[in-house]
Amino acid sequence: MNDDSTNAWRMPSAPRGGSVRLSGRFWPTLRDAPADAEAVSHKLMVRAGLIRQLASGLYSFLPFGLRSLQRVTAIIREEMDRIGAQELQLPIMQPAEIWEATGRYGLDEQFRLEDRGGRAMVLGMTHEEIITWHAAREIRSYRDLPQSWYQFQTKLRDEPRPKSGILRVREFTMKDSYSMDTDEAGLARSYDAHAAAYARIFDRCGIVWYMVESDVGMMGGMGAHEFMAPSPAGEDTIARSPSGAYAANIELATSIAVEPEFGPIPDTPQAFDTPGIGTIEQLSAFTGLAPVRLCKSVVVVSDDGPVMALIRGEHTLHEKKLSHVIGRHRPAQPDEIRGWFGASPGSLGPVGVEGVRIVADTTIATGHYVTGANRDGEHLRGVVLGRDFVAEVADIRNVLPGEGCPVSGEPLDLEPVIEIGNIFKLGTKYSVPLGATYLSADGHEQPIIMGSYGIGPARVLAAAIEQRHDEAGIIWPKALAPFDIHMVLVGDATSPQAAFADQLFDQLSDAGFEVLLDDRPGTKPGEKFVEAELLGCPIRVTIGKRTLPDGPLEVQVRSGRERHEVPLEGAAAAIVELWGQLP
RNA sequence: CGGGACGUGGCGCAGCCUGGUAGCGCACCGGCUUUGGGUGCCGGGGGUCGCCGGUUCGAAUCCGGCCGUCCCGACCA
Repeated sequence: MNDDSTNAWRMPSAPRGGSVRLSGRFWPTLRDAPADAEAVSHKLMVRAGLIRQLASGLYSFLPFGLRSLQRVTAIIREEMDRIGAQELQLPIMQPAEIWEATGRYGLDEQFRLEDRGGRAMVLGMTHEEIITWHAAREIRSYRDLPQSWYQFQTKLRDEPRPKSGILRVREFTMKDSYSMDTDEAGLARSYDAHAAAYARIFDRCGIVWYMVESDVGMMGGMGAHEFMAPSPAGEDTIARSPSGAYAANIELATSIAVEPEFGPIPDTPQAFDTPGIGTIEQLSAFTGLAPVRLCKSVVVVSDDGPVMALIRGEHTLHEKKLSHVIGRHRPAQPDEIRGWFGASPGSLGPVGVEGVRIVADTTIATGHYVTGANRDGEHLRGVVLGRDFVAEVADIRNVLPGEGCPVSGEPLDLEPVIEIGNIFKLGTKYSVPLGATYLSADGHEQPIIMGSYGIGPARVLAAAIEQRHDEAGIIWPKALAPFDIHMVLVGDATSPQAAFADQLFDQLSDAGFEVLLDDRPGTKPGEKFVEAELLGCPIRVTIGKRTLPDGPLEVQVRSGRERHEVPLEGAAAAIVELWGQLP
């Protein structure tokens, strides 16, 4: 991104918290992280006095943490406004009947309650229903479109398992926006505008991110992308080619799998004894064939009965991909399997199976494989799809690292990531059931074509910390730090250096910086330094007895902890310049 | 929902196995000391040992139930 707001420092247009003298302020830091904190961002945010936990998945933002959160939201707001979206605010508590209209009432994650009159209410986990309800009442004509509306609002989700501090919580603020267009071309424009805004937002936040293809689920297949920040703490995985030609959530990633040397195809499957062989590893060792030459038969139970899924030996079954083919399903129990196939799970195969749906991975469609014979201790070699059995063919395998990129052929990398944003082409999923229609130019009533777009500001902070920290603490990107400059005063309030620090504090503040001046009396210098590094503001300035009367002034850049010495004369200007040079 | 672990002062932990009336470090308060990398010394305050019940003369400790929190997996519009 060449946006000058990324690198050059300038007075932000959004209001910010201003400079602060630390003495008397509320900033509780911790020497040790709580024992139940696991993720780096969780530990550091608690230790650095940014957040505190109230209960599982419920966190309070403390003053300094709130400052960073407000910096993220200010950036998001600027970029949403820039693409012409309008901010509004929708209720958190909502009548259940609106959710009944879209079939989303009663989801496991939904918090439900009743008002005193016994009316069923929900706490909003997202706001598609509500925005569409309003659109249905206010949008009448194609002349009213397109629209993009957004808000920052609390979402409540009864997560089965909150975790990793602020990364997976039950209550959080989301920036959610919704686009309304007359047709798919308009949706594509709104979608692209959001994608571009998101790129600017995450660039300005100074984090590493990818835009990846994501699963549309049952949304109608109109397209969706996720914005992912690479981090070991991430809960999602993406497959990505090194050049960036292709990037997709593992849930829908495809690959060019290895093509093995099959050798001559036998005329007919040949049975052979495999006593005690029940796993791919054992079968590979026993036959001397690599796992790519073997076929795994995995049995699941769908709503319509048992299904046999076939994948190659080196792969694992991707249950989400399979569910796109057969719908909801669960793993079969061993005794169920013996009842249907007459053999144990380790000896199953597709040949001779009748009355059971068979889904084969695309890799199985070529070549011939070793499969189970549906008799314990016996396998078949030379099994060919189409000749020896019939099956539906679909991509149902997990992508493996190193497999070919479907676009460029490069070896794919698999990377854990934190989802920080997503964009969805909803189409008419909500506008039809809620009756959100407009009258077209030729007088026909048409459903509004919608998109929805989310960002989790707190996740952006956590991702930044996951990506940028060292053993001493956080290394904030310039745009997200609670303060730009952290001044450490060594000396008491009556010392000459205190007077000098006051003067510099005012100069830097007047120059547009947000400055934290650590003027706490009776706090040891070492403690101030340690806490400054824990908090991680981009620049630290130390004023002590060494500073006066002739300088130099010590300025430390948090990233890399390199020290600069600047003359007292024109110190503020020198710091402004140093700031401009920081990435 | 399945598996695992933990719950003792604000934070980190010991004590539990082998029951006898609670301890350490940090933090906090007072004093002296120190003043450029969590200073040193002295003296203090603070804990129904998650909750309920049981066993026992006596329970932080043993037994049962419940609650809470974290981790792995499942789930995730």
